[in-house]
Amino acid sequence: MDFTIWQKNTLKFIILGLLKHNELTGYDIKKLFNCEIGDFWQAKHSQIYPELKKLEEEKLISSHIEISGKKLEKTFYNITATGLTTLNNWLTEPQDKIPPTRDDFTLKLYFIDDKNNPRIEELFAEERLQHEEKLNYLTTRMTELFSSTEKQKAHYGHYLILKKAIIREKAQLNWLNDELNNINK
Amino acid sequence: MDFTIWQKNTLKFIILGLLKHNELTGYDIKKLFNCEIGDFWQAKHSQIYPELKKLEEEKLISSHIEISGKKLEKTFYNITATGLTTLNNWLTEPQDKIPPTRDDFTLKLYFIDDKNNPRIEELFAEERLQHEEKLNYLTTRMTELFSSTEKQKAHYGHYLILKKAIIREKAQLNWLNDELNNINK
DNA sequence: CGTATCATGTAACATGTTACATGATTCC
DNA sequence: GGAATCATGTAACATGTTACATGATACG
Repeated sequence: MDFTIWQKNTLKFIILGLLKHNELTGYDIKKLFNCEIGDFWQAKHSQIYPELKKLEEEKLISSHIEISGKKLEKTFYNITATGLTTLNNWLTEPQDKIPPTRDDFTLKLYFIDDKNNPRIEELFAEERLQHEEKLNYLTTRMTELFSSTEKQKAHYGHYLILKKAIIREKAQLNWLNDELNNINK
Repeated sequence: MDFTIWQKNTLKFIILGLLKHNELTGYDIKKLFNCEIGDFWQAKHSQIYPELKKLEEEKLISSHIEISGKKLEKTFYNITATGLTTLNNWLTEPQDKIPPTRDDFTLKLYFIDDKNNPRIEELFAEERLQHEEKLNYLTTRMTELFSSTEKQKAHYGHYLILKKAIIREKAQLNWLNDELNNINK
């Protein structure tokens, strides 16, 4: 069964999507990957800045410079009409296949294989800690951003993906706890 | 909050892990990515064959050729003692951070954002179909491979990761169905 | 005999990470 | 004045994909 996928310059569409409502600097975009958007994609500044230049060459975004303080130049980017069309086309394209999870934990579990190897319990404990931290972060963000139904409606997609991530983390934690109990029996 | 991860030549350890119990050809390894191992990692043959050569140079694996039929040469690879040590060291290393999901669906949802955009319902329907297919495949594999508790114990890691994937797919499907109901209200 | 699959490889390209670089601003 | 963070960039490298290539074998 073939679950192969592939991403063709996804970063491009993420940038366009982020610029849909606000003008942003490269640094702003970089920082957004540290928030809950980092749950589904990540990129370093060394990839973002060149991509912004490329998008500007392609006329999908435009830029202007503002001076902050005495001489610090910030480059703000805006989406163009062409950029908006490109973004909307991508949004209506059929989806890619489900990508592989690429997580270390599953991989190691698969290769340890021996039920009595004490490393299994360690792995579970480490994994639980990480998911607890993440769930914690996600629920905090949820409270911060979407305390009212009005706020939920105003950024419905954002609300949905946060909710999705929270449900995923909870299911994951339940499973981890169940298996930890099984191991100790 | 920083959830940054990174994989340093994970394919290397996957190959070592797969060779732990059986000798395999590059083609065998390629095919394994089409099974449930493809749930957590994927690689094309164009990446596998060069990696095998590299691992042999590093003396982590060894190879011998067998003739199949009249002249088809198959190269079988075995893990060496050094390879086994390398694999075991990796298994006891602390885990990487949780990687981003990198799925198209979440990304598009985030950028559509408008609750009334009919594309949201389409996206959910497409996504549901994909997860149904995947769950179907995973449960079939589970029945094929782990019908008895003896079989579960014999390949406990494999059993665990299949179970994990099934639980994940079920949770995901529940959420998708719930949200589809919300949309239709 | 034709088609699917087995089996292996390389080259060009795209994507993503690490490290190297530099300088400004804010806040204590 | 020192540290953290703001702000932007490039170069070298690692990883992963697509396309190009070739030939054998199994099965109908």
